[in-house]
Amino acid sequence: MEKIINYFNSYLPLDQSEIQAFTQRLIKKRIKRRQLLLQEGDVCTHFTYVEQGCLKMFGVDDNGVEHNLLFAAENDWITDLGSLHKERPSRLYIEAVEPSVVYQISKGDLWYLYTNYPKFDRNFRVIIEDKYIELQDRLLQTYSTPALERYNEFLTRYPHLALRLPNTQIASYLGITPEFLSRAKKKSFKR
Amino acid sequence: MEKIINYFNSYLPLDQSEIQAFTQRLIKKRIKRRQLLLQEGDVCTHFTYVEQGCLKMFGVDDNGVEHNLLFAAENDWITDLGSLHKERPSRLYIEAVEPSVVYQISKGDLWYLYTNYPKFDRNFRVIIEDKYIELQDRLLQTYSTPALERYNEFLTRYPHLALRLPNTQIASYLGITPEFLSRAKKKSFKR
DNA sequence: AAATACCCTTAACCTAGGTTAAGGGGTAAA
DNA sequence: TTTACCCCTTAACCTAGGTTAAGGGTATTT
Repeated sequence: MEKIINYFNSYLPLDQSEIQAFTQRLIKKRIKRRQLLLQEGDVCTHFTYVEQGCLKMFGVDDNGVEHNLLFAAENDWITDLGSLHKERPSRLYIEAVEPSVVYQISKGDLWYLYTNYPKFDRNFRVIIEDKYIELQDRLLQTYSTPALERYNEFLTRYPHLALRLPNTQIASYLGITPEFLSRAKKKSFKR
Repeated sequence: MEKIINYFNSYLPLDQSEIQAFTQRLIKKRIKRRQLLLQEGDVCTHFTYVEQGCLKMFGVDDNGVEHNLLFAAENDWITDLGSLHKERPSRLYIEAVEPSVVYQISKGDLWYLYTNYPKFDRNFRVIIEDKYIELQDRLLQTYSTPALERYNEFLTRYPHLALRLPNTQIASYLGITPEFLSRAKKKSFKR
């Protein structure tokens, strides 16, 4: 529980009453490997903070192929914002890649915090802005950079993820197949 | 000027003092077609609201090819958030696709509003969350849906843009070449 | 009213990355 | 301790989309 409070210290730190209001509303969950926190068709009702472990969010296309949208490891957030906001059935899955410990806050409780403690509006504005920047960068890379280069960038940018994720998961995140990744890596160090 | 105030009515509407503080800090600009508001190497210093017209933001890859990251028409915002936040030189361009009228607010002024009127934190949190949802959706589509289908989706999702943008701009936004778009469209209605 | 710059289309040829199939090694579950 | 499931790799073949080049039509500019 301390970890999540500490986490906010890199934004506007919470005071005693905010900590109180916040932690009161958190639900702790232990999740097994491969356990789902959200699946297609469900409405996403919670914001999830990862204290320990690693989760992924992905969509499945018409051919049944999974496309990883993001990973969340320690000190990161994961949720289907679209489904949460509009209270509509999600088209995404959230699944634990490793056994994990997470804290969840419900939409209602988060809304309560937003209206009663403006600091949460501020902190989550900044958090989401950073995520937006990251995502836009990734989109540009997808359009402008060949796959292997994107893979190498991933390794240097997310070393904590690169070490613990199988290549098949990273490939999906990059929008390529594991077979192609394998081939491209081989070709590259042959030169 | 009324338009931008009205715009906030779909979020938390501004009260008199907020309107006052806000409008005081806006700079109106008339922009010619093809005029640049930001170019690679510059630090992005302003948030830009489009009252009239249409702008685009794009990056240029190592081969000199442009990749459109987004369009902003009436009642929309455009800025390089990454450059604005970290005050680092941008790798992006913002250019008017049509003669436009915009209102700009500087980073400093916006920060002032954020700290003195929490409602701006709230409203911009919601605005950016919606943008994040949109962007994530687009990324998933890029990975999971063939080009022509993405094009058709674009037409139905952004009719106000589809009508005024040349296909070459839309193709760039979708991550394909105009030549391929042309070919794909022809093949589709041949069936 | 020219001149220029875009924009769209077609077509031939090319390549990054996908698909299918198979084998082998590692690791979690029974 | 098996069994089963991943995960990684290789290779042959395939396809969505890129590249280059060229022509004609429309807008802007001058």
